[in-house]
Amino acid sequence: MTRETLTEIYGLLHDFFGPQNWWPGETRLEIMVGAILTQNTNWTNVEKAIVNLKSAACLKPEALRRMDTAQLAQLIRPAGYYNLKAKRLKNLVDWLFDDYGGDPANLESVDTEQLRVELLAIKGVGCETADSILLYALDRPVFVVDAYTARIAIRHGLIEPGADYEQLRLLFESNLPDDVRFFNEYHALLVRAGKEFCKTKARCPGCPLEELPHTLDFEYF
DNA sequence: GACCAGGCACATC
DNA sequence: GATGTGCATGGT
Repeated sequence: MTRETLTEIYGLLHDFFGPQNWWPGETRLEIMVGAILTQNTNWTNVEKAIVNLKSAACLKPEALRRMDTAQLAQLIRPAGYYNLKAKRLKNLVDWLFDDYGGDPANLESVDTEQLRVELLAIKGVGCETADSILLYALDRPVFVVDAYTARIAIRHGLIEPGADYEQLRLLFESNLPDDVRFFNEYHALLVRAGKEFCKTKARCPGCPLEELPHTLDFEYF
């Protein structure tokens, strides 16, 4: 049942919204940087910060490595939490240089589980950021869970309220084909649907998922 | 002017 | 282990 419902949800969202073409970003590094910058922040603000980094020719490992944290913070200011995120970006870049010669290409040969452990050990990289990097920057078949994913899975009876990150990730990974392109599109569609429809209201009129069986009709978050 | 956005670490109980 | 709080800009 779960498997069928997950597949049905994908179909409904894909028919309604069309392909989302995530993740915007020209290089692996840009996607990794974006994953940090978008923490609890609207993507339009992240784009401004990325434009600033590119304009300053600073969206490169060596440049990020050299730059001092205060200077980096000013460039990423539009993304919010800029002092915090500047440190987090430095932590990420330090790891890249300390363990992989500063070249994201060197991550390609590393086992996915090992990479996940290493990413999570970086201060400022939590589950969602680590998995976003694995899926979108490094093409690993990892399902990214975010606040919308949780809301939608709970609202449609796929998991109990209070489920943690790992439970949600396994819900999707164990019931869907192990496919990078599919995971990429599915997560993007969940975020799109969440933004437009999945508010903390009893019903979400217009949402393509509204008429699914098991849809909760009370406020629970 | 309130509220939200593609989280995370840390303090406190 | 659960819950609360700081971090901050820009759009609605």
